[in-house]
Amino acid sequence: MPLTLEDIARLSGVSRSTVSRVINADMNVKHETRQKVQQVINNYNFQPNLAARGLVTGRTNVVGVVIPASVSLLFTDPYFPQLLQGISAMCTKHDYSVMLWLAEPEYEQHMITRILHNGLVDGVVVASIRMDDPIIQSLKESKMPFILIGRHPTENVNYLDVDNLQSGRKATLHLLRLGYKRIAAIIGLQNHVAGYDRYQGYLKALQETDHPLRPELVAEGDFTEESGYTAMKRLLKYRPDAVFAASDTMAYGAMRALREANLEIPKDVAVVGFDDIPGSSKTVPPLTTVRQPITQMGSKAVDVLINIIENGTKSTEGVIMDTELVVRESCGASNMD
Amino acid sequence: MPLTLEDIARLSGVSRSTVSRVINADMNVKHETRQKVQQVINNYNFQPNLAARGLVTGRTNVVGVVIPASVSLLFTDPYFPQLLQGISAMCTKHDYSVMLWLAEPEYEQHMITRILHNGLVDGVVVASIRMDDPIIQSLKESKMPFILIGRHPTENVNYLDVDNLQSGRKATLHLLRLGYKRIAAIIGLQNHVAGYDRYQGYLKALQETDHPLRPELVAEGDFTEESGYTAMKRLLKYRPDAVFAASDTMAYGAMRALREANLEIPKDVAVVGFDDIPGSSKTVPPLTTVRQPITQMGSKAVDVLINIIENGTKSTEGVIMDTELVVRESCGASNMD
DNA sequence: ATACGTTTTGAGAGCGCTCCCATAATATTA
DNA sequence: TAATATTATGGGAGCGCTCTCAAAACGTAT
Repeated sequence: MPLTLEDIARLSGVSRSTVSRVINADMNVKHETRQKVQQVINNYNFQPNLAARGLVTGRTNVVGVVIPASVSLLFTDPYFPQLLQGISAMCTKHDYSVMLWLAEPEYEQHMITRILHNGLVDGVVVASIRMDDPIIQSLKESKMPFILIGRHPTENVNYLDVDNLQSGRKATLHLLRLGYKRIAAIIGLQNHVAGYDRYQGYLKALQETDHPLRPELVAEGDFTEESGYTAMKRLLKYRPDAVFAASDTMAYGAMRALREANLEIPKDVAVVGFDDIPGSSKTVPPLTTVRQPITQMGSKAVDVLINIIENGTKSTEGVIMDTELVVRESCGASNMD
Repeated sequence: MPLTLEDIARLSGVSRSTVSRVINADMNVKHETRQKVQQVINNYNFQPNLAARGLVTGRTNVVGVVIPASVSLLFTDPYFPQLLQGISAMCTKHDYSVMLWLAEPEYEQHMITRILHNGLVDGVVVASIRMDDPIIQSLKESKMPFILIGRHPTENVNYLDVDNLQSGRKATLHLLRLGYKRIAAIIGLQNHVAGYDRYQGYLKALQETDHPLRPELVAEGDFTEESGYTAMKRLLKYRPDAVFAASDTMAYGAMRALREANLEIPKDVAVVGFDDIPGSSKTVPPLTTVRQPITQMGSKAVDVLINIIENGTKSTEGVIMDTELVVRESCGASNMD
């Protein structure tokens, strides 16, 4: 039903090859011919069949985005939508399309195999994986270009991340400088690099300032609001005067627990989060947090990936993006540098 | 680099055709032969090239998902991620992949043309569009199977929706029965069908119970938290004793405004929302709201779409899914039917 | 007018698969 | 055993495109 190159060729009185040249902006076409052909293409709203093109070029102009299922629970976290927005925008800009896979754990391996071998995508962006995720190995073994969002401890892997350790340290130091003494931490999953690194940053800050680590002031969550709430409840009996949460969503949960315990933020307990998702400027009180350039990370990842795909660029290895401590009211300091 | 049918054929001592039969589960293959071939396929992790297959079959096993840009601001609303999750799950189940387009307004028309003509997808799910969105027309003119999430006033369009009018009515009646007299409404964008219908439901409830419509108690938002906040501020001076918000996100904004005005929920002002997004059971107080089966809607939409694609099923027209009034504390009634 | 370079165009092959049809192998019946 | 029906397999064409290579058209200098 749809038109083919051959149809357009007939309609404009040239050969299939010439039409192909026009479509692919080949310069060896007489200006006049090009115009004539382009006219017909426009008239008929012609679009070349990408499957056919892909078959011969071996390229599809499609980027795969894999969000492992372990995380898709977290889909309630605005982090992923924002990331997706950045990814999508940059793809559109480069004339690529986005193929999305929310990998359910049971199907994950099977899905990966398919993605890698069925020629549907030119490259893959993998978001926020566990350290031990088998997908990395599969990806490395295949020749598929890929980039991870979130650093990975393996060698020879392209990734893009923020410096979670420094950022966690920065947030904790901020609380320390404000004079808080019993700073609790609601840490993220420790098999996630981000969760791990942020915790390390917390530890480093304590150590640098000669504060002892009090294990009872550390509770692990899984990045959900609920887990932040539960963690805070647990921490409460050890009377922290501040808490650093490894994600804004968990910070929200912590604030809820504090409110329920009739503790005032920041007077009784100060709170600092991580991410700066859209809601965080509107919590009561507004949340002090570490801002990650989430959307930009999505865009940048695609940028790097497409560069690898098109120019065969090797090992960008790690790209680290800057974070910023956004000081609002929940930490009890209306201004700091 | 990747293997082809021909390779597998050689490796297992049969012809290309037979391998194809094995892969496509054609029953005319001797059991023994099938096993032999399957073995080789498994060994080499072979996946047939989908572009090549698509070229000949005319089908890609890919479903497009279009989320118009006007809405992608709303991507901070968990509605879309949830929807996407439902869509993705059902696609995986049917062995389809998902191609995601977050349509930026400038590119929208251009993007649509491409989607429709370049043979990348077999069908399209369009989420939450404006009534006057030109995409509908383009879609109807093409032969591409598609389904809208959210009813559309046009004829001959497949869609899937909840009964927003009845649901809005139900929510408003609930407040009415609890004895509230000055029920305000924070309504959604009126060029969105959902926003429009929910408002009509509110109006109907008032009318049925012989309550006058007080125009000053109605304020329009755009489904964002911020707009709910602003709307509530505006409404406050007319002293409502309850408010029906056309989305939970706007209800959150309204609650924030109420809190700032030192009004107690539900004692001073009761609040009812719409959507029942994950956070709504954890607001303070927990939000009474109309639950939409968001994830299921995504799944169902894909189900219907694939049915159209594969069986050429005509006009399902509208599929309406049930909503449920979830009574929590923000309306001042801990129990109602 | 002839020869040469340069730009512009067309024809053919082939990407990896499915599908149709013909042939080969096997089973069934006379 | 021959004839027929049935099942299993192979070969060829072709999906719509790109890419290489050869031919045509044009320009310019001899």
